[in-house]
Amino acid sequence: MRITYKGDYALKTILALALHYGNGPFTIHDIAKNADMPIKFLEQILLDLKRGNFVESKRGKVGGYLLAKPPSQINLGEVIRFIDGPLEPVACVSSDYKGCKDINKCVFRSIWRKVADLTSGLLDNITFEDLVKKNKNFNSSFVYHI
Amino acid sequence: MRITYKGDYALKTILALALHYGNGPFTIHDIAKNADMPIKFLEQILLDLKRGNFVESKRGKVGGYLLAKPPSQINLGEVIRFIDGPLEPVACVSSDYKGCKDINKCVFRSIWRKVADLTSGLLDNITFEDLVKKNKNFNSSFVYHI
DNA sequence: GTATACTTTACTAATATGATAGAGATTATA
DNA sequence: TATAATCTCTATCATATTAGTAAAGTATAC
Repeated sequence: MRITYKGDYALKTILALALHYGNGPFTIHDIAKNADMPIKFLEQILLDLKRGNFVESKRGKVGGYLLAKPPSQINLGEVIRFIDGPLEPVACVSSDYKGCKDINKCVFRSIWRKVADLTSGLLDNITFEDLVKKNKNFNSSFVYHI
Repeated sequence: MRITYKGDYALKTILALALHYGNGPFTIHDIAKNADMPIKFLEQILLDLKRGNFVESKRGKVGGYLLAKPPSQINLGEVIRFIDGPLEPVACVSSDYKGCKDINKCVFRSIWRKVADLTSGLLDNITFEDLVKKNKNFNSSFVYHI
């Protein structure tokens, strides 16, 4: 797994919306200001996140974006997988992989499986509610850059 | 972290040399056959591994490659880092990173740090001696593909 | 009806990835 | 000493990914 800028922006976007949760729509412009993201790039990412059912949008004046579900129902792992792809470090770890002569004899595969499991175990168990709480300890609504 | 073909080939190359350890040089041609790697690509990888002091070479007839140290002295993490770069999923996790306004306020950074620590903890503690033993249980000297 | 805000599609520059090509240097041995 | 086997070095290339930019369109509150 590698976190790209797109993935990073997506996470920060959802965190921004989570911090704003319950207070109506938040515009692309405001989200972009929050973490210094290029607005036209962010537009695309928000459309992706909408297709992934992470966010909803409202058009027109007084429009903007909202989380499609409470922050407690969104975890880091699912967002990263949706935006940046599988958490596994290699393709052969996925259950439906067919590129190998005899996959069960490979001494590396079980290791990549273990790496993937450790990563998933961590990221799938951190919700944006957890991050909101953590962020409030920093006494700031500001989301920072990688 | 993402394992590229180059990284995968490098690991399989070192495993092939580890399985052959103590029996003199092993040619590029034989290494390539072992895991079905493109020979000209492998040449480059071997030169990299030589610069990284993982392998040594002997030129001319009866030449070939050998491990520069015993399999027990080479671990997976150091090879992957050398060939494919840092195990960290994002750049901001490295200790000398300066791209952030206030890195300590970022709720994500500590999470990426934890991902990196879990991965390192696993890969830095598996040596090629471990893999040789494991491979022998498969009753085969063949190294498979990702 | 107009300003505000999301939507869609197309395009682009830079870099990484996974190779391939070919000429050159070294060495054992016949 | 000729030569075959082997490593060494540099260049090139096709494709995909990444990180954007641009421009025209649609919906809605007021």
